[in-house]
Amino acid sequence: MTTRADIARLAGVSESTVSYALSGKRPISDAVKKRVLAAVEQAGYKSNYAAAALAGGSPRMVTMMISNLFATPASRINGALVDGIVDGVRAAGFHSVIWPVSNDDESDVDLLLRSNFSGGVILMNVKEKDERLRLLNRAKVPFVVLGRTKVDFEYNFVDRDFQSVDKIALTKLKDLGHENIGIILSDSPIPAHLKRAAASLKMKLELLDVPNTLDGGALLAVHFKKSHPTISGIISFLDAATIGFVNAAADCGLSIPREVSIIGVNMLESQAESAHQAISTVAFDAYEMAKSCGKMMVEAIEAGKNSKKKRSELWVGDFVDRGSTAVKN
Amino acid sequence: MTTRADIARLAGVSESTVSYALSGKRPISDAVKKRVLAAVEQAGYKSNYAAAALAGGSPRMVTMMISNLFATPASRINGALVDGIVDGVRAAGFHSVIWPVSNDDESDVDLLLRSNFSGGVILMNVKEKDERLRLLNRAKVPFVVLGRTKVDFEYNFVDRDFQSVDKIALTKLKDLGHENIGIILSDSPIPAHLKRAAASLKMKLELLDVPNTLDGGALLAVHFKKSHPTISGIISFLDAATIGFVNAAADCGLSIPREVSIIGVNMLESQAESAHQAISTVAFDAYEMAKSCGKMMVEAIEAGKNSKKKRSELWVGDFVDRGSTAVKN
DNA sequence: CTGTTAGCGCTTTCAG
DNA sequence: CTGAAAGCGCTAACAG
Repeated sequence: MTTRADIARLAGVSESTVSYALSGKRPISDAVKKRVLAAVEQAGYKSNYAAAALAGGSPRMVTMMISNLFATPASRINGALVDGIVDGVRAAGFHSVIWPVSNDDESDVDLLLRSNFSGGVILMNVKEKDERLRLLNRAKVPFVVLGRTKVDFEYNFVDRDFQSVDKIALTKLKDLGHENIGIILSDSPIPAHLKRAAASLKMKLELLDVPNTLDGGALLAVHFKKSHPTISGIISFLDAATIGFVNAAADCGLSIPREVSIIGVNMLESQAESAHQAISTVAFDAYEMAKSCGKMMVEAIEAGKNSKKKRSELWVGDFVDRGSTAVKN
Repeated sequence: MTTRADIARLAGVSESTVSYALSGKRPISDAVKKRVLAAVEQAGYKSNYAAAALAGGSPRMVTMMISNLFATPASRINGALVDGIVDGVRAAGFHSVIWPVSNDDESDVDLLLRSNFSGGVILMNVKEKDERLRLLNRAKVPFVVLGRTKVDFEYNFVDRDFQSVDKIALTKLKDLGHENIGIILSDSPIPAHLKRAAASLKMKLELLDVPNTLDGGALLAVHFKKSHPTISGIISFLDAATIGFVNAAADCGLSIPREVSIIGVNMLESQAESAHQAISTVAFDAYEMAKSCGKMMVEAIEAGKNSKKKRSELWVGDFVDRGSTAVKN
């Protein structure tokens, strides 16, 4: 095991100079720095993470907790999100790992907190009611949620601004002349803010409640023209169902987008793109959002106990037309 | 931050006693242990991972590197494997995390090694030619591969014993009276060891080369009776294609398993089970295998530089008949 | 710009 | 069975 003492000897400088040459936390002459780096290279020196963490106060490491990491074949973890976090966090000289959670019961969080090797945790895919938030908060570990959920205290988060996104979609359809809009959703009512927006735009919304599966969407397509003759625009919150709908449409004598224009508001850009050219989206850059989340995490760690103030960040997307929204005349 | 010094004071014992009471590495009277644990509870004490790692030699932590972690929608990471490793490693008092790798280029490994916060690494989903192995080996970080690949040095690994598995399947079919066997594979020839086994059992093998998709399998079913009239047993190395085949069989006037018995050798038990009752398997317990891999990892870390001897472990499965292999008469 | 030094919190001898 | 004390390798004052 080579330590920074060995490097110091090799380079003929003091130990702290080695540290500073490596961290850049104080000015070092180029000559010395070069000698140090050469010595590091020659000795194959690797910094000891544990020692740095111990001396430095808090470990320079963030942990991602992704719920349902391995649930069912196509787990919904998104590579872009993880990549973004990794990069955002790395930019600050931190590392990031994924904490493997099978069942997201409390013992997983508990173990993480008890082990205490992580400077902060990023919670992803939070559910409506997520006990982990409460635990994290009580343990006073810095944490950021990528997404949001309902709890009775303030916390750091980064999330899409769904309300604005929805409104953009609605407004776009209005501009194109559509007034009767179908809302593809699964097992839930039309969001209040959408209703409000529709009212003020004098548009009519109709709930299209289908299971979020290819078949669910396909089934909707079959009877669509008969059961919803007036609908000419659709805002969809579902990915699979929408793709199923679009795929089946032609066979059902339904022309997209000539007869119906669809805007997806809850799918990733890449998903819509690869899935079907007929789905426009209010796109946003998941990678960039996650990266910003990583940065926020590091800030929260470095702020430490000093500032208690919580931060939050909302991301709005831009409308992306793939030539698949038709004017209603 | 409460430290073990606080606990010592609270419990009225020395610092080392607290450590030993917690680790159990030396006998402590019940009375003292109780006092210590009570103090820990009361103060909400959490051990400092970094300090423990620093003082204890190597960090009690293993890192999983899963290549293609986020490749394409249905990433092939298997929950059972990760769960098994986590549990196997945890049993030894170690923790485990997943190192997020997007593109498995060298920089990912390099970063991991340079950061040096992990006592050992488990490589999963290794590819035919995997540079990471070489890097790990050169860096002298203890590592275990879950799977195998080709390199010019010895290393620790845990893997299925495919040859034995294949032979079990073949022998089973022989016992049932089948002599003409189809081998479902994608884009590759029949393995040599299978050919040899078949020869010694006086069985005939025929390659059924199809893409590993539901459609691929279905297509095979369509012409099956005409193009392969003599085949009465099948050994399949593919999952999706086999399921497609079985699903389509009835419609094609092919009765499974009355006319053809199928044994899957490359699918997880759960997969075959949920997919179709008509597929028998040579089953193996992925979870247990991975757990054993986790244990091996910890052993390797603890062995440290002492013993250089490599270990390896091969797992064989058992034949599982779901009442779906028919005797050929 | 560079060197000295006091810890960070824990594990582990070495002494009872 | 329990205590005292010496580090693990690094960071961050404090002193030039």
